[in-house]
Amino acid sequence: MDKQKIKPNTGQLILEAARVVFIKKGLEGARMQEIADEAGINKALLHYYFRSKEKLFDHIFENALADVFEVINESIHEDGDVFVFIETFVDHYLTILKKNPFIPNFIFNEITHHPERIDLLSQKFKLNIPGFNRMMERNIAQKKIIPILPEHLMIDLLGICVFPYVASPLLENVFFKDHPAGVESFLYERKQHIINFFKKALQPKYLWQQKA
Amino acid sequence: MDKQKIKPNTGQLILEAARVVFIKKGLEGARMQEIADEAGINKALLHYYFRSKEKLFDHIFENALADVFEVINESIHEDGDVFVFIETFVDHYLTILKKNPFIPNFIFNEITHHPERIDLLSQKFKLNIPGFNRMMERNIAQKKIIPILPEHLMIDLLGICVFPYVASPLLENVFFKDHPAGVESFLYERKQHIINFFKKALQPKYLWQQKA
DNA sequence: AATCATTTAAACCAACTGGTTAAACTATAT
DNA sequence: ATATAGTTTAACCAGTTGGTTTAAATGATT
Repeated sequence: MDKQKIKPNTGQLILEAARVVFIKKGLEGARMQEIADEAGINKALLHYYFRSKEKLFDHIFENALADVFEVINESIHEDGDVFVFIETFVDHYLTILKKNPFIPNFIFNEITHHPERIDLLSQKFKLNIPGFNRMMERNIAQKKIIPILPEHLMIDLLGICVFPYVASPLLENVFFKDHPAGVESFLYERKQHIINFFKKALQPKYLWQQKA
Repeated sequence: MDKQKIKPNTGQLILEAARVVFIKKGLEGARMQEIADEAGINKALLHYYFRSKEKLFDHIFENALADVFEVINESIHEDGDVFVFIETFVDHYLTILKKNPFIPNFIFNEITHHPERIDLLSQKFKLNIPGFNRMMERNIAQKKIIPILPEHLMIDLLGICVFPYVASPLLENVFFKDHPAGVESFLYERKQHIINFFKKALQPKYLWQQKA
């Protein structure tokens, strides 16, 4: 029943603590003692569960990357509609970002600091780029959207969704210094803004040529 | 004449070396010995010029932030046209990003790792947000573009320009793994894509209602 | 020649870090 | 009851790091 509350899985407890600390401070900035404190245990037990800092870090990092990749892949349907893709992508991606605002920064940072990992990781986790490309080709051929390189659209989407979170400490101070409450409503509105923005930018010309 | 080549300004030499190392490894990851090596001097001399790692880091970081802010502010003209703003902003910003691809990641990372600095920094460096807002209001009132929150546009622009560089190690492996040359042509095309993309997204409706 | 700032070399230091060890305690299950 | 896995405490270790020190060399200035 409530055994989990009385005696929580220590391994899981450590992973969650490590997640918090690694994401806040990065690999070099994090301290094993701090992770132990965050987990409410001591250093010896920490090493009893995870032999080294690197092993622990790998767990956290790979999980973080897998989560992001999963959300992206889930919204790709080879035979689907572009606008449906955009809506589900933005919806799901902003949802996971709201829950884990610092994950992208964490990933980008560790990957630029330790690019050696990339090759190994890109074997383990794969984005369904071929499927995405085929969806784009078909939708463009069907004149549902104007011609555009699939890479551009994907990167536009990622950039526009992710940026407010990657730069959030700066944004809050630069844009919403005088009205700190504004940042919440801003992020709330943002989903609809992004969807509208992309719809209008991708809208084929014949649509409004026909209408008039 | 050529005294500078024979005896370069050591302080400047150190700052450039520190820039390289700090941007590559971050504050915690960088080693004073590595900076000394990069500058071709020894550690004692390094501390002779800059008393501590923190002082040295502050120099680098504040300069990096100032450069970015300067580019943004230069493209803001309170009484200018939105589309001119977009074009000059994208042009200038992509140019400085091409020269210093890792600066944004560096800034975002250090600011999330050490948020205490922000207050001090935001006093020193200010974006001309009021001017930008007024430009937006006027252009919207003149129906040059559809209504849009200025914050959204600014963040859209920043995100779309910056993302390919912040995520570059990942992008190269995910999108351009099979054709590594593609990343260059992609970044080359990208400027025009971004400008077209924003023009179309912001285009007021009456423009194409009139045309037909 | 003599003063002064710059630069090197090498040893040194205190603090911190990841990681280990050993002894003892606790709870649970057999 | 006894074995077992989980957990604590606290001391310990070796390596690294930022930073200092001292003495000697190298210039440039005057």
